[in-house]
Amino acid sequence: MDIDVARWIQEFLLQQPIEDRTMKTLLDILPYDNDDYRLMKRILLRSISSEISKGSVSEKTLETLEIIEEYDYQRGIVVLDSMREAYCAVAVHCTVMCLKENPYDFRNYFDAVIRIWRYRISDMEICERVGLVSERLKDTRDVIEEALWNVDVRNDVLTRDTWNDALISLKVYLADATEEIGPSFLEIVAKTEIAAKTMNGKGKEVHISAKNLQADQTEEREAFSSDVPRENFDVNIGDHLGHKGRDMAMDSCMEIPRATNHEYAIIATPEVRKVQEALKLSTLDLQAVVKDPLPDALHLAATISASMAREETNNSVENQNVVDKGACVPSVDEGVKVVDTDEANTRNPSTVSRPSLMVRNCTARTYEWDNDSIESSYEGSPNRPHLPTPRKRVVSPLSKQEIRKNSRRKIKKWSSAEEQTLREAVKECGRGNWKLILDRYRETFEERTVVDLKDKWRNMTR
DNA sequence: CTAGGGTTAATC
DNA sequence: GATTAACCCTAG
Repeated sequence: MDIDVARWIQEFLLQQPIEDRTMKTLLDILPYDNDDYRLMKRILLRSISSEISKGSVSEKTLETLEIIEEYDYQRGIVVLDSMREAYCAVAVHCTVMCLKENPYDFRNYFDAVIRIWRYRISDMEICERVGLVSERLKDTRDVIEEALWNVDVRNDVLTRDTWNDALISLKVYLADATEEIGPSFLEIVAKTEIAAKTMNGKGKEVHISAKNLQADQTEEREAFSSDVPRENFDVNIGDHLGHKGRDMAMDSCMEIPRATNHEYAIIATPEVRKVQEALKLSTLDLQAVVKDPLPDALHLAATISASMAREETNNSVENQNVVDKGACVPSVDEGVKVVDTDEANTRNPSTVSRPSLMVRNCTARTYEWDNDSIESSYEGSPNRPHLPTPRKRVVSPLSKQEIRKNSRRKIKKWSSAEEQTLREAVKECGRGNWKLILDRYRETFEERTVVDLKDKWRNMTR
């Protein structure tokens, strides 16, 4: 399949409310451009989104933000204020969490201060990677460190709802970042089609202004042809995508916010016609080789969504049971009182519209993402991204498999708090229910896997 | 997802 | 080098 067509599909999928494992499968079957920073950023943003939908704010989130900042730096994108705020809030939470877990034993807190504020953040300053280092972050560092020896400051820190602060900041950043990165190529195509149908009645050739694409979709345009003059860019996009691609983009467009005011125009050039042909062929190749999984995935999502809406309307009390069974994890959005609506729960299932691309689907079983990240999930196949290391701090470009071949996770000793929690958890949940234990005590077993829990128990009972 | 064997790295 | 804890791999 043509790498650009694959990328369009991947970008589109990343904005769909698709269950994470399904998402991984869908993305895995598509080829990948190793140098596609925009797509990588979309994956990382989705990773954060998935994390916060599970209520998880960890040092992994911190690292993801750093990676995004690296890529933004590479692309000359200025760090957003909301990103600095989010980074600061997450750093605070990751540190204070250790204090809250054990307010009378500062060892974990001290370790976290050293690890996060001395090594991670101070190292960024030393390396002159100051994109995320704000004055507020420096001031906060003083407070966090003062809490080590000043009881009043410590008590003040302990009263803060750092988890909620971090979640809200992350949500604000995600909204900003999503706006910055702009809609996917297929969304633009779909909007164009709709605009054309609205204006001309029958969807004749659409005129797209290169100005708009220059602003938001530079890389998409480059995908067509780097030889094409940027101001003379003419594509009959509908033809390139074929009916399936066009319909797909059309569907996605239904729920896309109409906020953007793009102007479109099309001008024909021989180069573009050549590319048109190439795209047609690659689309036909795709259709011949694989059954498009998207319609099924979307249909399934809609079915589950309708089913959930029915259930919740009929019996709101049962909702919690459903959550426990993992059929639908409640959105953290509600927990942090950020804009959300239960409209979907009350509407008639027969008229359920497709969920917004930007709103997390309650049917997405995000809790199943092991190792807590879409990022890690997406790394599993050999054709996953191999992005170059941008600056001093290494952002591993290797897939998980490759990482395992070459290295191991850094050994992290089990803290006494972790051991104690594990003992109590085994008493409570029973030996062998490692997944349940991990889910229940995710805060304590921050960077542990179910296998780690199992191995630790084995060691403790030897 | 879990269990169990294997490997690696830290410590003595 | 032996021991051990932490981590990895894989069959079922």
